[in-house]
Amino acid sequence: MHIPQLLADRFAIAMEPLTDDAKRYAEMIRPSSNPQFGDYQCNAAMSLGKHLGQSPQQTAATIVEALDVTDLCDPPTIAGPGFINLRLNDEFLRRSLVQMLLDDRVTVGHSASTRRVLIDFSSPNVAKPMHVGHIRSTVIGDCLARLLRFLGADVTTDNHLGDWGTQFGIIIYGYKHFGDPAIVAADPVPALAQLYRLTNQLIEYEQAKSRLPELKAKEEQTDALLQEAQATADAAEQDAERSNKEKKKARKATASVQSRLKSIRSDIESTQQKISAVQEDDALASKAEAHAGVSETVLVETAKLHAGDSENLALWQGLLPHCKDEINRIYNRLDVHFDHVLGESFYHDRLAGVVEELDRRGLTTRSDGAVCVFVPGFDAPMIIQKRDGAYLYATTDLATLQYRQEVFDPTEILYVVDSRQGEHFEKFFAMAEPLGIENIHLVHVNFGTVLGADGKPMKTRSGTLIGLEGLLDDAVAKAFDVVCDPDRVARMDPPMSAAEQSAIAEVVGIGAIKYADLSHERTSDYKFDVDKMVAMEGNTATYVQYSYARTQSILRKASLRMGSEVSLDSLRDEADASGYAIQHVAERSLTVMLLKFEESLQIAGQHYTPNQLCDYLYETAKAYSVFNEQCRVLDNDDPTVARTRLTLVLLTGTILKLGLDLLGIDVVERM
RNA sequence: GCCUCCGUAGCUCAACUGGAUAGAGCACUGGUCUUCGGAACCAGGGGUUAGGGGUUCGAAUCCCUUCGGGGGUACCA
Repeated sequence: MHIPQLLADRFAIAMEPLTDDAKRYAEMIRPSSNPQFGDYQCNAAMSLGKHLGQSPQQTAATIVEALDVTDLCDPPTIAGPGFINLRLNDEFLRRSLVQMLLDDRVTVGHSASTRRVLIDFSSPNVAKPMHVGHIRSTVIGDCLARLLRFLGADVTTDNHLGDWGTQFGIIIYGYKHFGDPAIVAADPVPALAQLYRLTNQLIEYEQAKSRLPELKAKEEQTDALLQEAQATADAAEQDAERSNKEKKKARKATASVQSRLKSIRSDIESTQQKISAVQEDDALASKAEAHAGVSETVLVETAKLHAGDSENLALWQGLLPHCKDEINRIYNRLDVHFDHVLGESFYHDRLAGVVEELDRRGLTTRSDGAVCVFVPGFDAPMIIQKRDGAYLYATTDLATLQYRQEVFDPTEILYVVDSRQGEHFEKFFAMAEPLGIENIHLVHVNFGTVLGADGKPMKTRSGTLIGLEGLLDDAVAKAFDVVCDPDRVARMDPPMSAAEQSAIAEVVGIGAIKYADLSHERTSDYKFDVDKMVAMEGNTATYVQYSYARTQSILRKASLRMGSEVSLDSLRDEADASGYAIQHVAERSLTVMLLKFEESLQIAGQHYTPNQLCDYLYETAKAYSVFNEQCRVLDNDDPTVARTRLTLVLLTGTILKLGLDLLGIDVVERM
């Protein structure tokens, strides 16, 4: 049931005599901006009238004259500059309610489309512990997969794991020098994470030490520049000869140097932190001394792995499964699964071929010893092979694209990746066609950064990123406090076992984190606030889950009284529009919300915007709350009222559950 | 320097991609009800959509400009 589409079809017919573009104009149907105007509005008359050279009101009148929507709406009205307002009629609402009741998909269409969508998402580096930054790609990608699949697309998901890069050189180095095979064998995952952290800290220490003098010199230099700029600006300010424009320019130059100095200083600070973190710890300091040159050696270990060195390859093969176990544990907890997990290593032996092919097509340029592709419109080239012969991210991406075309033959590929890689994708997409890859719609589904409460990227005090697993545990613990509050639990009938409580906390905690991510506009940054996420009020998963639980509670009671299971089936038996009546305003609002389900799915699917689905579910839950407050469901003498209200409860429950499921969020029957 | 994104209520965020009087949630003030699950529901105050100019029937949204902030920018991914 896609009401704007139903209406658009009618409008297209009505506008046919006026324009060749009737179909396009007919798409201009939107939900009403204000309930007082009705349920939907058509905005076509304004621009069409303009195009026809007549007044929009007159055009609107002509359209309404020719429009046949008697089976859907009350007679349309014209308002303001030419809005056509539409209000769904009772008969239509009743009929639609019954239709939803009788349909497994609550009347959401399933287009037998030829869309074959490949979604590339999550893609963490396996050797490093996962952190907050990985949430967005994972959760958004998973949601899009569920959503597009439900709408009828043939979806393939692929986790392009970072399993072949420098991080593995780090792990190998760590294992060779600090690893205790017995400890690693006994409990590999934390042991490897520990080895990674230790080795990485030594590398950062070494790099920080070598960078510090350079930075300090730069600071001095910039400071001198600042004095100079300041003097110039002051002089300009005093000089009556100078124009305002010149003065402004001088001021601006000063400000620019100032901000540069500021960023150099913060760089110095974080560099010094890395140094002192090692120097203040005797054990670490002595390790750092013993392992001088670790940064270089790690690259050598990585290069050896890539060259097929038997020792490193064996280590890689032995350690990789443990790294995968680690991330799989988190994926299981998040209920995120992939059709394919083809990591970077999978494409390793194809990279040389990519460079050769680009060479053959005459697209490459050698610059400073590196193999580059200069993409029109960009200053910096796409480097596909380093001076030392190593391949890069871009090379792997191209090889992956070729492979995907051969094997999956998708009509579109979605890359669910951080906005900061926007430029990379622009270049990468621009190279597809010269490489002979056409007819695949390539989309960078970009997203913003997750920030801490201070508005900066989330870090712990020591400067490392916060681990994802700890975050999940934290959310679950907070969810437990909120949902399993002793006073609350005491009212439960039947009582809630400890096991049930912790199961609820897990569902609510995980749901809260996912929903917080999905409910924010995708491309903007958002602040991470666990307390707000698990709150039972506001636009949160908890509120929606709670609303669902309330529907189930009423249905349980209803089935007890009726002595039979209240299900779609029992209501279906007597489903007939004449047995329904939508009288109360709260019943009507809820019904209209339920009918908008498909609309919200289509919008979210079309723009890859899960937040629009979240908004819908929240609005629906709110409409249900009002209904629940004002309309008694049980103990109605009038069978028509009873049937209508029970159906509304049932459908609300179905839609909230289904909607959350498409977001990848679970529900519980009571909470 | 160049490119790019952003600036909306005290705070956190929306605004269906140009539509009517810019909406929610926190917080604040007041109210409802002997709870079909009260951590509920209702009402109220709070806005020059950073500033200025332009485009048009109509702008938070598009263009120009000023101010402020983030990100990217040749061998990391």
